[in-house]
Amino acid sequence: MSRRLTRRFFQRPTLVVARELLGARLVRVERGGSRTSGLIVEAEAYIGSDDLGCHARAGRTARNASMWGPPGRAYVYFTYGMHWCLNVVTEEEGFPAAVLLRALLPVEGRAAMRRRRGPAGNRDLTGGPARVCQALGIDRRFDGHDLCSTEAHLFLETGVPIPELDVSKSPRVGLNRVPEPWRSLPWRFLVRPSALATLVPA
DNA sequence: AGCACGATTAACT
DNA sequence: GTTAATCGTGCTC
Repeated sequence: MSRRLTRRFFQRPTLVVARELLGARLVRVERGGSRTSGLIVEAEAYIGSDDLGCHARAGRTARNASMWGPPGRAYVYFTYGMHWCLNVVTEEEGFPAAVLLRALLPVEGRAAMRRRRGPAGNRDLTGGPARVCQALGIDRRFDGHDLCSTEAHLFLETGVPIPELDVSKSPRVGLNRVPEPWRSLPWRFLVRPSALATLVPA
């Protein structure tokens, strides 16, 4: 059976959390109880004010305040004038760090995902951080949401363990104007495409 | 008050 | 491969 991921899970080094989130299940529960969920297959680490790729680089602001909060909460930000992206806050409270959830393998609620995704729903349901948020209906209301609360409507569960052989690492996406070494650090974690087929649920 | 830009996506050549 | 969409945010004046 699947278990909820606890605050202790997130209160660890961000690179460890990002790696171990691969294969975990992100769940959105609607009023009425219907579930939308998927297995995490891509995630990126953003670590501290010294990381020039991290939103925390310019210090604490209204927008990024959630990253300084307790681990296990959501940091949801708005970008490009139209997209929301979901992070899970990591490490100790007071240290700004988080894991960006970049892609899921849909498990429950595919119809609801397609509905929320609209006309483009048939193309790529949950590949990309903004698509993940659109498919699960995540927006600003979830910024600061405690993902570890028993009453949470958005949370994480154990899913399928991903062996090290099936994990690939690469530089983070979209940091085009970020200086080295930050731009090239291998802080993006992916489940290899060859392993995705074995994760497909019934 | 004004402005340049972004942890992206979809549509197009 | 290129580019428009679209606006909150943080910085400069």
